Amino acid sequence: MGTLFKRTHMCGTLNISNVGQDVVLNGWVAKRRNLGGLIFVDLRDKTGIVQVTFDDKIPKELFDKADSLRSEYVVGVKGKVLERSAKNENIATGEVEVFATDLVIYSEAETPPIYIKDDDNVDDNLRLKYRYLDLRKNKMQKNLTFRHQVTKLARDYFDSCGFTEVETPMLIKSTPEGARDYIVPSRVYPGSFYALPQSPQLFKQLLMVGGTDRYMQIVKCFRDEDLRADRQPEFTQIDLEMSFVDMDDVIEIQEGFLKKLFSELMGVEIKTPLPRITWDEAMERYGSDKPDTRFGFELKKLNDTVAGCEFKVFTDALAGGGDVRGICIDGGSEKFSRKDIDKLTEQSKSYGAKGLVWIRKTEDGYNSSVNKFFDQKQLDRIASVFDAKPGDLILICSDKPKVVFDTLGFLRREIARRLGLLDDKQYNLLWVVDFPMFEQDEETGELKAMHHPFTCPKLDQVPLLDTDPLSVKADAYDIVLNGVELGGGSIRIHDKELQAKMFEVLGLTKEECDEKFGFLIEAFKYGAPPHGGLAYGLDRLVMLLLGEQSIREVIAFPKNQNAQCLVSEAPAPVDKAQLDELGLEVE
RNA sequence: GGCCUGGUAGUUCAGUUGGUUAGAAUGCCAGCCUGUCACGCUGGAGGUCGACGGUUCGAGCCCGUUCCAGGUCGCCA
Repeated sequence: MGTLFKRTHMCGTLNISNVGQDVVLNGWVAKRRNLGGLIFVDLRDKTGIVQVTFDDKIPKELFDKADSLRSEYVVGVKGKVLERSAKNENIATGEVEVFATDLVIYSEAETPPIYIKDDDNVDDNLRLKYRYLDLRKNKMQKNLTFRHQVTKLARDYFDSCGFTEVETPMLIKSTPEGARDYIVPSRVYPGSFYALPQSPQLFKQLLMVGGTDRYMQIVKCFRDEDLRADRQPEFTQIDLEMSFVDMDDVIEIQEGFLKKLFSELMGVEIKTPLPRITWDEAMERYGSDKPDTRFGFELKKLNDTVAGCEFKVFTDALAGGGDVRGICIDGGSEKFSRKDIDKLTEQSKSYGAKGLVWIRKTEDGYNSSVNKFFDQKQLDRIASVFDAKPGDLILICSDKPKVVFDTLGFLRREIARRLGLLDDKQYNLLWVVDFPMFEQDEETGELKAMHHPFTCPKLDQVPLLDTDPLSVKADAYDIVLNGVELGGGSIRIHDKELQAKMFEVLGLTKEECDEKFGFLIEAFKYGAPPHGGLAYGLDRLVMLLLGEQSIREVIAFPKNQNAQCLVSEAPAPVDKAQLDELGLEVE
């Protein structure tokens, strides 16, 4: 006890050039292979694994100690690097081994409940409960290191562009628009609460009013909503805001960042300027505001083509203000059986679709689910919209526009996935611009801001705020990578009159505005620069670049699907005394 | 809250039409083994089949309820 072998090298870095050197290593026992008079120990640290060898020429006491080693013991080893007689091409250090001359056991370890292997397939809950073991995996350490490289590059790049990293508060006022807040009780003001920020939005705008000019922050944000593979209740943004800029300025700076990021960390040269597509076009062509452009199957509108047809499902949809749209899968007839289509139809129902119409173009005509309602000529017209060839499969959905877009947007992606068209080595970045300012709440019919209420509408469309607000587009933009929203932002309103107008259109009373955002409106009275910005979802960005399927793979201590931290067992009850002090009670 | 998938050894899984003592691999323990690297060989320990209830002579398997997990829709300005 108490002995510490001062480390000279990291395990994974040893190679043929170290041969002959005396080295000292510290790490975990990844594997022990005892051949009787010869013991091999794979020693692991964050850099990788190296083989340590003990033979019976060393003192018996030392050999016995080596024999007592078990998985995950923490040890120090002194020894000499030798070239191996039998090399292992599968590991980076496979040309060498360390012939041990001394060994210290820092910690023994119980048999771990999960394997420390990159390709294990263990239950997520176990991984999260024993996250400190999970993190020992080479892959997890690589992921954390890569994430560090991304944040370092971001800080360096934005620093070089004149940005200042500023910390904004974590205990702020609750503004329950949008996502649900995590709230924190105040001891000093019993019955009052802080909220944890969903984003530093208002504070970064205040920084612009405060003359910071260019702000960035790598910052935790909190949203008390249900989780997904790419959604955690606490997540990290690369948050940015700039003064005296328009949309092109913001985009240019970001493209510089993305170019550098892909070049230096992925070895991929991306062409800038990146493609831009309007929100309207994205919906029309891809049925999504975050289109994956790695494959085709673009949507086509069939409203005119099928107008006046005898198929009631279509005519009812059109009469109700809905759309009829479809996609065409090249050679899809062969690849998708009737059963496959039924399955796709079933999956489509969760997007609100009541059904799908399918049409197979054959050499001599059509085979379809609507043969009764359409004659050859009508089917020809539909097929010609898609330039369909024999062997192609057309899928059509009719409903409210949102349902049609959601369904077909899902189908394109799902079909591409099944056909293996999602090339994870291809990085299709694009900007989606000109988002609608508002959307209508399905249930209440009320307007709500699609982005947030500080987003600047297209200035030439401001008069429409009174007459046709749903048609108003905003100076808002998202950066999309392979069908995933990496980040989004907007030019903000800096004019207090326009901001007041925006709140009015959203149906907020003056009192509500003052209550919720009074400090921002107040600030705008004292000279606000034109400003705008953007925020990236860091977790998603890192996940995509690493090719991971879940952001949990790039977060050291993520929550499970029920928002629990399985390591610390949060959330948990607190003492009555703590509650009393806060003036709170729990039944 | 809805839908889908799953829950059997420490771990990953198999388990036929409901039928004797629930299996495999791996891990673990012991012994043997000097060039292994998924070391090998021999032996051994290890199970509330998520829980509760029901049907049955008999339930891992069928039925009901429920809990848990993952995915997804809603939700996420």
